[in-house]
Amino acid sequence: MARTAGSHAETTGPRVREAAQRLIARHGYAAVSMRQIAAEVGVQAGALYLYTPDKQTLLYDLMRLHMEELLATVEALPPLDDPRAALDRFARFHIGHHLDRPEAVFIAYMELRNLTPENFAAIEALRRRYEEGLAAILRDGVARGAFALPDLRLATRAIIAMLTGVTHWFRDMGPMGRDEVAACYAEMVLKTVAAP
Amino acid sequence: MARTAGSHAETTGPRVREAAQRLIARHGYAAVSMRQIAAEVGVQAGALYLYTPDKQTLLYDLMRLHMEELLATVEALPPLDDPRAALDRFARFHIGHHLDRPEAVFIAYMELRNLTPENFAAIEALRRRYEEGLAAILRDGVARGAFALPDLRLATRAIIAMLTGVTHWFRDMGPMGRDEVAACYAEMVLKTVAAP
DNA sequence: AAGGTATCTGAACGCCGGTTCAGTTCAAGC
DNA sequence: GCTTGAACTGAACCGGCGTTCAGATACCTT
Repeated sequence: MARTAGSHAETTGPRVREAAQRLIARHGYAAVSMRQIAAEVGVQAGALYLYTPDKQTLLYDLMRLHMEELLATVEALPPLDDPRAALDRFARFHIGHHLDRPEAVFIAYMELRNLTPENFAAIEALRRRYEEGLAAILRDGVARGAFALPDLRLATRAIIAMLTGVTHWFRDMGPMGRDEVAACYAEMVLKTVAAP
Repeated sequence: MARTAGSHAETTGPRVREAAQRLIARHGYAAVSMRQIAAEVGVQAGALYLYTPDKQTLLYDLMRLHMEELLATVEALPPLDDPRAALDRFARFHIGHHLDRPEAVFIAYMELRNLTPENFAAIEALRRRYEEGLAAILRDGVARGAFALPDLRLATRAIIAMLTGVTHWFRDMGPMGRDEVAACYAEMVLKTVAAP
């Protein structure tokens, strides 16, 4: 056998990435084989190499696309003058965006160590750029007296860790809805950095 | 060749666990082979099976021992009446304890999905018991008017996520010392749940 | 000194890993 | 309808995987 009926690169390519994302999020990069990904797509393992040069690049592309989408979305938001409003929106955006993409988020936070040093550096740079967006909000808030915090860098990381933590336990069908959860987190974040 | 000079179960056993902890923390459970662990100990792969029935149990034991030590330590702390003092101490304890054991902490948070369902349930139960310790502090603080928070369970998880996040970036030799970092976090945590 | 046991080696087992490639089939353009 | 190239198969390559076990050696007891 060879080429199968109804096969197209435009559909198979994305399906490879989707299958890889689903499997890697569930079992981890090292525990997932190219043959498993291929089986999920309904294809032999060799065919995957029409869509990725190797397994490592497949992982890297998943993480890069996720980070690029995250940055593009957050940087497209219209600026807000009030620091409190900006922080509130950031918290709600972060939670909403992450809850919409649990698999990509999981991979982005768990598979960093499986990247080659060069790929790691590239992802890390994107991550820092996102972090800097929050840091700018906090810095502005401190300068204008709305916020008070012991250390800017530390507060930035603490808030992101707190917000991202929601993806570890949130499940639809739970007692709280997404917006309700986001509102609670936004309230706590604002208190965390509020000026006395 | 066979038994090597100076070999003792009391020294090799712990060395196996230490090597496994170091390697798994660095590369991940699925990416580390029994032969790599054996090489780190200075032994052939077969010898590991004198100290663990299989690779899965080796991982499980690492996580169980870590959680048991964490629980034993936190539950041995003398009670504090003031909710604010209790929360402050919890935050500092959590950060200090976790910064002392970066490898065990990393494994405990990253390798949950590589546990068998039974082992996962056991670890999850220990984790919930730890979480409940913090929840009790918050609940008491709310009842006595010291704290105000939108949702107890959510606040508990948010605080633990925030505090544990420190292990992802903290490095000795950085600009801040451990106690300084712990103090900053404690201050932020207290503000997060403070009554208005 | 001798015997017994604890400790480890080294080789083997069967299986699965990522990756390559010659060959086969489908689909689209002329 | 024919040709051409894109899409895929199936088998192979070489290496590593977790695990087992018979045999060899070191240590401890007496």
